[in-house]
Amino acid sequence: MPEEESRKVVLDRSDFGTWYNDVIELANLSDKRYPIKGMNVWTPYGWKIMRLIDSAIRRECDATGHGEVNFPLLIPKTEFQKEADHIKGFDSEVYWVTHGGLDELDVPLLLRPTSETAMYPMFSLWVRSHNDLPLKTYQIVNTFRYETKMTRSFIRVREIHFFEAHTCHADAEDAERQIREDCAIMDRVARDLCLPYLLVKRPDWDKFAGAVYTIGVDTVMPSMRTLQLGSIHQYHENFSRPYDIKYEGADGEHHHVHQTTYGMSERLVGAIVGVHGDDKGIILPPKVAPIQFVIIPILAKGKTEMVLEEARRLKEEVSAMGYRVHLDERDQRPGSKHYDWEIKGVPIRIELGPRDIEAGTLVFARRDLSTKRTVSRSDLRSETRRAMDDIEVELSGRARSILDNGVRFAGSPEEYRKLSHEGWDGVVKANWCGEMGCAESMERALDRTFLGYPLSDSGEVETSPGGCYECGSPTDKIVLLSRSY
RNA sequence: GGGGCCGUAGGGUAGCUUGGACCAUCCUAGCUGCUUGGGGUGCAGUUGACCUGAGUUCAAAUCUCAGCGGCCCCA
Repeated sequence: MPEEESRKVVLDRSDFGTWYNDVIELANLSDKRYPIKGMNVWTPYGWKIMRLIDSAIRRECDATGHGEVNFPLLIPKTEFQKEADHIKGFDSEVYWVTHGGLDELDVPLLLRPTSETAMYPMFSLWVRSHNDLPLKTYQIVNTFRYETKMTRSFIRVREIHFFEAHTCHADAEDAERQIREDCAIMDRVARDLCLPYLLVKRPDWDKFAGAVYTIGVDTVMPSMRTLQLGSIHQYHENFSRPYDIKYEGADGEHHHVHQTTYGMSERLVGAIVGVHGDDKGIILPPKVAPIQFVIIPILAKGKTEMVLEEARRLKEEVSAMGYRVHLDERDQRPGSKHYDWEIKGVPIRIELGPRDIEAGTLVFARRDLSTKRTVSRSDLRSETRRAMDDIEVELSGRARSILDNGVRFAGSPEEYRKLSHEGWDGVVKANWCGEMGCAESMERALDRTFLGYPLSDSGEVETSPGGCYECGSPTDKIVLLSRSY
């Protein structure tokens, strides 16, 4: 029988939706059997990945002078209602707390869908003078949104593990500087996750409730649908006016602060799973892998203790180099363990058996390439570091080609039809004249929605002369349309 | 926003139309023991379920209603 047919677990990435659900269950990242829709249980392995991502975010925020805070989960209805657009945007998806014990509350409380309305009444107390600015804060907490659509682990959930940075600035210019800093933070975090992304300025009708503008950070999944990894919002004085956040300037006058926010969530885990995985399971970027090296001892009769002792020594050595390493001492066949750790995406498997001990070697198996290499025990230090670096390069490269292939320019319906005939089904880049009628026609014809205006690396809105996809009028506006999660 | 399908052990299935006992069944799951060990070792034994609530009935996995949950399609 061919080896493939004896495989016990069958994962098929060509059916991405099913693959995604299966692999999360098999790798044991999250248990979706909790009896509330969209509220899944983080298992130790999945939660560790999330925490490693959080650590990377914390590191960046702390390094850029943000202070970590922690605000209450409950928000009084009266505070929530102060910014009109904001309520409109979230009204249909908040959870309400209406009772305390048996008594109905005078003022209903809501579970934060995001924390603007919890934080800003306090900011108004905290900010008095220009010396208090900029005020840069962030928190990593859970938020709640009553999703009515179908939920999907990490991607669309009702209880969201959420990072949110909130800042206050003296003027628009300093707030703009903050937006650029946010983009730089995004870039460093994404690098650790080996995830390329697009910066996309959202169209006005799709910006965050209460924002002046919103920059979406989107990546492209293998299904060619986009997944939003983060958002960066410029508020100007939209919130500081209703929440009365003012400072006394050097000029002796009172001014409203300018504000920005920046958010990311557990979707980062969804992106890692989706973008890097293969038919054998998930593949974790080394920086966020709970286990970076797994050691599989090959136990032969009579040599069990000898091999185990050597394996434990090896574990100590790798651990002393600062890596997260696990020695799998379970009483199972080696092959069975190999499959296990492959599903869970451990970057490097080290096999150690009697033959290796005799020869002073180790076997390094790479999860991303499915290759094995015999390395000299004396080169352990350089080999481990090299393995980690090489895997990052490989994963980033692959993810980059998914993204590059997933975004194509179509100047006209004819050009789109050609792409479509080739079986391509990704993010369409096109010229648009700016007329709403054309936007609606384009969305209908392409069966995609406006993602927004792509930004260059320097943060400028991309332009390119051409004719509107729909009406042909000359324009230099460029837009992206996608199916998104 | 609208429509449809579905919920039986860790996972997968049968049974439901036409209510009934006796044994549900399979597995890549769990547990015991022995065996084995460089890609899912083999054998034996064993564990474990009818989503929740109300109703109809002598009797409910099966029929009715509601809730919760899951999936799909259309806008």
